Amino acid sequence: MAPHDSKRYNPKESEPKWRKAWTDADSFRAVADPNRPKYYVLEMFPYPSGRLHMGHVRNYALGDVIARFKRARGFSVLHPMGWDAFGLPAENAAMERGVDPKAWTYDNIARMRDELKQLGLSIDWSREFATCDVEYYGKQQAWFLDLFAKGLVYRKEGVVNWDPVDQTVLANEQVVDGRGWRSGAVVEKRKLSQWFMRITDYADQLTDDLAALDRWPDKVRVMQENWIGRSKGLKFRFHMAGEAPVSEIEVYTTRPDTLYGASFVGIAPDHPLAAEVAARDPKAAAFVEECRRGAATEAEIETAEKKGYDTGLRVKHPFDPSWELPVWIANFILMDYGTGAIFACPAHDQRDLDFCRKYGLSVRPVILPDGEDPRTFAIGEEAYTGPGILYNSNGLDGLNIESAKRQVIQWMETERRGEGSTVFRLRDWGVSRQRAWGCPIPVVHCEKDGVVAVPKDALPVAHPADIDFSKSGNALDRHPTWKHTTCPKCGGPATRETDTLDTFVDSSWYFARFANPHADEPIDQAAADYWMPVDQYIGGIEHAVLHLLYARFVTKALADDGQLSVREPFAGLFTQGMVTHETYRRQNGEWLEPREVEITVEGNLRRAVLGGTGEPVVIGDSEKMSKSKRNTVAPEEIFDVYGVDAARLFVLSDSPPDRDVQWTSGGVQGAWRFVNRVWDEFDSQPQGETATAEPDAELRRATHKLVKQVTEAIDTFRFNSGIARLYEFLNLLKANPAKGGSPAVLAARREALSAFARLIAPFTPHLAEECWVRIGGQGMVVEAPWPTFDPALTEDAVKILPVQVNGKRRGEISAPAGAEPAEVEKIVLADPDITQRLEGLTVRKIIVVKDRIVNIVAA
RNA sequence: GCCGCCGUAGCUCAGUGGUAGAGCGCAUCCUUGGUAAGGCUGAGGUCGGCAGUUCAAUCCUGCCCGGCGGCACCA
Repeated sequence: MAPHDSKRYNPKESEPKWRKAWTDADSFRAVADPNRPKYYVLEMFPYPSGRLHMGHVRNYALGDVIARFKRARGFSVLHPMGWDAFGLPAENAAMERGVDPKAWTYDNIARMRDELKQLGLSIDWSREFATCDVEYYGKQQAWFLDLFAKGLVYRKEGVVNWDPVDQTVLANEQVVDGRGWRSGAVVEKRKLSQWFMRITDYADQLTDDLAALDRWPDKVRVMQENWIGRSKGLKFRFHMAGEAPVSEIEVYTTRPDTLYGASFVGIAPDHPLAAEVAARDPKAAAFVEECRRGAATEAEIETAEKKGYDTGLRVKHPFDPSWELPVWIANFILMDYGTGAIFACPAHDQRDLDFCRKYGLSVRPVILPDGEDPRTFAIGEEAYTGPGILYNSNGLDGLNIESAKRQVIQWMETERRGEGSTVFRLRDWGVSRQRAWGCPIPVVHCEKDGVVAVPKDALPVAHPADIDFSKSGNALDRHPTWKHTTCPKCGGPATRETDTLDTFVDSSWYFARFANPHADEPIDQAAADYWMPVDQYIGGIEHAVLHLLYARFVTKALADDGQLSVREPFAGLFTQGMVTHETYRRQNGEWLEPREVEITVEGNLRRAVLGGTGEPVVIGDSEKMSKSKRNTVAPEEIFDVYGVDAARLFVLSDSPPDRDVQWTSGGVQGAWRFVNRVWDEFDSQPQGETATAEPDAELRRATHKLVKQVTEAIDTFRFNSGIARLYEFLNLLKANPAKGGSPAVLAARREALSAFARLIAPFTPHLAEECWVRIGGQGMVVEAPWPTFDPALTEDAVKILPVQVNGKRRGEISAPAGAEPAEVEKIVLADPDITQRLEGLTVRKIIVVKDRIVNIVAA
């Protein structure tokens, strides 16, 4: 009998020891072995802020569970790590503290690498790179020039989103509710020359291919679909009636069926025709100017009241040249969607109706809802947008909406007045950033030759070493010598492009670079053919229409350029929830850190006071951990007290991975207690004995059931359920202790503990190794195969069947597994408890569901 | 307004057309040489509401209520 003479489990000793053992054994090196199935696990790589937070712990622990699990199941696993290292924080630090952004960034990387390594992740660190490595962004410049040569990259002057705080341009996706996604500043409109990537060329594919991404959350697919915003409709021309500066106006509509309900034609304030009208009509000019001023920001456009100006111009209705429609300039029409001009059908479009009611324009319904009388159906203040039958529409009368659409489009095409057309909400991706700490755009501007690509053999275009960050604005542009160069074409004087690339460009191909991070070409095709696509990608939902859309686009563009074989980068996507914590505020509203607060519990009531003073503290909702609300918990402090495994276990155990997890000190203590109880069970098992008895059948069955459940839970991303099963099983082990256990129990425990050590390895890898050694396992757990189960043993030999009388539970019986209904009926009717219940009743029917339940219908 | 997700013990969440579960918290007791610890036992649930399908609904269907998220003058 093992005396309780050993020490408690000591993570401080154990955890670093095993991390060193894994490193020494090079356990996590990814090897492209053609004889084994591959599995590529990737978490969205971090920005090197220099500090690990709980969100990182959860993100990387989730990926590590998958990586370790797949490795144990015989896959050749790639699980790399890198740094999304360009971006503004480094420049801001340079401006505020006079440090060099490069040095600042690499310092942060060094610090964060140490912290990440402490997590015990099964990462192949030999593939690590940072996007600010010249080696990486030089290759990015190479493929950028390839796309430039193919016309997928271009420069144009246009109205762009300007972030006044970050002093740079933002892409549409990076403007949220009219504010910059990083800075939160209200975005302004500016006219600038900018570099764009032609993502709209791929709008159809980006939409169509979503359907095949069946291991992506529906939510993300819906968000991308909405963002791309494909709509099918008709573009056609209205001919002008009478004197006009133009002969026709082209409009776009998704409702060609409602053409007989048209009230007016509307054009955007910045439509070329509006400018022509304004040139001769001072009132029109004033209106256009008012629209322009009023619409300085995205947020204002959305809330603005509908306003219009009647130009006095008239167009002919395409179906009836004698029917004239007025042409209005309207502030709610967007120049950069469709053709910047519409026809309005107020009866069946709410915006048009609001406008027509305001200006007293006619409203003529042309779609009759089912069951309505055409003589009495009328439009009030609400447009009718539902299904129905055409009326008031001459030759279209009686058709349904779809047939009417088809017929009108066909007529327009035959008459050469218009054509069926697909329009997207998606805009080309603006990639210019007026910042120095980013990937330089590898072109020069020559007075003679214009924009000229830097020759490939002159890449990389690297940053100068001495950038002056003491003033705001683009430090690269201000540098005294860097931008002055010669034209590669004519040899004359030229200046370098001083805009750099959006950091989302950096992150839109890094996953492919990991296949071989030191290849001469941007992407090593042979290596990428083996590893790509990423089988499981893990990250936050906040990138649903940013990073994830850009990465899909770049993958397709590089595939079309012959640099990649896959057309989708991420076969599986998982979006994990956030780590939240309760918030605490003093009476004066000041936020308090969790450690400053003392919580007392009386019954089910929790109270908080400020430590030391006893001042009452308001306990607020659990919210995402943030510096501003001071509700953060530092991972290293948790590691120090409870160990890494307990921290990993807690963030994995308390919620399904796609939901938020609420960090509590009680929760992490619970995880810590589990770690200790697990160790106790292993520690109490006698060492060095061989099994002398047939293993206890019940414990054996429970073990096999556990292996099945945990395996399935990991396969389906229900890690918390898997861990719940492990908790339950530990209770069962406690009920079958080694101390004083029969030879049968000891023998069954042997099998149970061997499986258990391997089952906990993805969650608490260090503890698993320690346990494995304790029971005399071969080598290390990281090298051990995943436990298997015998399906026959996952079922109980004797089933307890609940017995219902008229649907209510009245007792239970035991029956052999698989017992036939007739046999079960006999057992039921022989049971005194049941027969007593049935006294005075006539049994009408007995329903036996094999191995599950019996229901007696009686009256 | 449209689309989606969620609602199960005090809290955070599993779960299933057929016996309602885990962790934490709470209560009682034991241990006081694992001790800023360990253990035993227990209480606590109209499974958001109403209706329907069914022998049987927490689970399926419909409607409603509440919470969260995304989209939203996109013609």
